[in-house]
Amino acid sequence: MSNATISDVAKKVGVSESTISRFLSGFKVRNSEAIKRAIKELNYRPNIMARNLKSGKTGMIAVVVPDVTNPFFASVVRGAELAAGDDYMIQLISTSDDAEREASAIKRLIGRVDGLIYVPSQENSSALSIVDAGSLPIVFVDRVVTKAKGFDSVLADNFSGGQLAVDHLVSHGHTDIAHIAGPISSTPGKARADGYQAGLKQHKIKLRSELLIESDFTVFGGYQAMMSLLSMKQPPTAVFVGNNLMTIGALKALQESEVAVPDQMALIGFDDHELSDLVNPPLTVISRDAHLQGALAMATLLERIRDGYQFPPKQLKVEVDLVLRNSCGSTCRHRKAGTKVSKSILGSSKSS
Amino acid sequence: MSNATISDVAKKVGVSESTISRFLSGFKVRNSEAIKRAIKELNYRPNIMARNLKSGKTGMIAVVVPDVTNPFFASVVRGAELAAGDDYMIQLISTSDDAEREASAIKRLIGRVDGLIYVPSQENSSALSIVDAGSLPIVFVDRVVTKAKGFDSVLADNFSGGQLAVDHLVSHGHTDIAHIAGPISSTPGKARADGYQAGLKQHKIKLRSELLIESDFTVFGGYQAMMSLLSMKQPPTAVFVGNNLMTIGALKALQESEVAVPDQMALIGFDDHELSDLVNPPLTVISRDAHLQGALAMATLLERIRDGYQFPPKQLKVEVDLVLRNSCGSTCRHRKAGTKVSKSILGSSKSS
DNA sequence: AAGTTACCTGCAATCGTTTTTAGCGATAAG
DNA sequence: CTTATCGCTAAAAACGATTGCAGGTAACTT
Repeated sequence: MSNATISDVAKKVGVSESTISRFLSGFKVRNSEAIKRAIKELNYRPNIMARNLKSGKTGMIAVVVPDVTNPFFASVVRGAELAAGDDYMIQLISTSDDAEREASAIKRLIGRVDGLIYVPSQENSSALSIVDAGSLPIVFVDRVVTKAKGFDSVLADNFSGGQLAVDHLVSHGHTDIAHIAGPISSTPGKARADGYQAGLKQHKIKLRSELLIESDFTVFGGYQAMMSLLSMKQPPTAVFVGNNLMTIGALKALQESEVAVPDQMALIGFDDHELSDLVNPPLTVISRDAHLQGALAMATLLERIRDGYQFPPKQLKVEVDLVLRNSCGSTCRHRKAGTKVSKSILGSSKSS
Repeated sequence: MSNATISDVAKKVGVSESTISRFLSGFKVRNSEAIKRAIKELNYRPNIMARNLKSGKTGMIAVVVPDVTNPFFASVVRGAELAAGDDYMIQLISTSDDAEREASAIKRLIGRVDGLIYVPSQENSSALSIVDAGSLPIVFVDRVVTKAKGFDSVLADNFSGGQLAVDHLVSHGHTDIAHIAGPISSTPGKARADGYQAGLKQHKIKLRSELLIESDFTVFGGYQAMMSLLSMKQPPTAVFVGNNLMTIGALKALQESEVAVPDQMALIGFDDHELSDLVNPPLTVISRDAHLQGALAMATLLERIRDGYQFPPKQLKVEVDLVLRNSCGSTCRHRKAGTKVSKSILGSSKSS
């Protein structure tokens, strides 16, 4: 049996459809008891699609990430979901870093969602031109499409992260410090590399350009980069790796080459993980609150949906932490950096 | 400016709306060139909500998991997404293991999606009664709601997993083997514990009941359980831990207590992870293909949506692997177990 | 009792499509 | 010359809700 409609309910009670509709929207009506009963008996549920058509809203927010399997992105999604509360539901898209797939996905999203939280896989994504018309409120997370001015974004303080990493390594006496960077064309890849260079300069260490390797944010990329560092005539004594996946790759390379960490090579990664203090050796990393980034993105998106573009675009940055463990040698001081942002938006988020 | 409608296009070309509609659905039409032009000029996009209302379909599949932040669930989601292809988009819900939240979420899903892939947080979930009416095709993954007969499900061969784990530990000479289990009320919790007991029996080892600890699939639960094992008068020499999160907790407990793995305590976990061979020591685990589970779920769901319930419910099981590393001592033989299932459903899934 | 107010109701239009029906002109067949 | 067929088209009826408008009833006011 197909579902009951509002008209069935109306007929059963003996009133007009509009009365039922008003009852449902909380207005006061005369036969509310009878209506309640009829609704229950017929197991009536308002047809959401009809409602959406009439209202022009979908109650959906799309979250587009390269890969939900990457713990960082998973946390962003989770944070966004929590911040959405009961007002919006999440439509998830993993683009697999495939630009074409990404563009077509975004195209299909228009009209299907009320807003978009977007971690573009490439900063020169053509996907955006489709949406550029302004039909869809968008908040960028972690990376921004360079062409796209006038959108909100929530980034991490990647620059400070890079500085902090170098700073920490220097404090352990290192001067030959390498950086396995993400694509310099990407927002975080560039910012972290810039921070790295600024950190070196701050300590009056001259950059050996062969120690700044541009990689691709993947496990294999990190592996390759570390391998090439190890094969140098004058290899570095410390490495700052630009994201979580490349750090895994780098560690695999080190392990395979039987290079002891931190004794023969100090290592500092980017982005923390529940397992980071269980790996061998426990990993010192620059970390940031991914949940928070997701939640902030959702919050500004909802604001944007509510108020439109009467306010200028926001550029939020979340702070970055140095979490000390053993992959750089014995521990020393603890520092924070970056703009402070309230975390009150998140509910309790049983991480597990 | 609001969006152009089909009627605007019709007016511009000088034909009726139905002609445009037919053109869009691929029928042969006289002025197709003019229509194409008009569509482009007006930047017309069919209104999806209107289409959905008319067709009674949404093009959405909901995937409900306890927490997308858990790598296993993230992979399930990813697998499902890949298997959906371009036909359906994914609506994601993380329930935070909160039964109430879960019930209300599922309620809100009805009418919003064409089908549901469901990893219930509790097997006695009341959420299901809402949907039991049969309004929504559902495929269970990893866990099944006990009351719910007649639904499709995709599980792992957890029983064999438990057996395999014990088998492996025994082959290393262990006889005092503990199991940190998930909730026995849960499908995988029970099946793995059963497999564990069967494994013991098979090797004629009598079960010391205090070595079978029921925990809750969380990091902290695993931590507590391991702590209590360590504090026994006659502690086990080996432990089989029932899921990924509890394994992390158990490892933390061992590390904190300075118990050497595998020398003082052998350990085997459930579910693999990219970092598993980088932790100290590299972790021997029972693993399964989470992507595959998700993909199979999506495939059977789509089938169900297409063909209805004319075919009896499927109960799929994916095989389980023993992946050998060092947390049980030096390596030995490698075995597989479980029903073989084709993996061809998945596209290439650049795991990263 | 008449006028005012307040409150609730039904009617009908609307949201933007798809789909059914009937029709139209041209060609082919009888 | 009539009729059937073909290929397309316009008009209108859905799909299931929301909402502006006008009207009707009851309750107050004076």
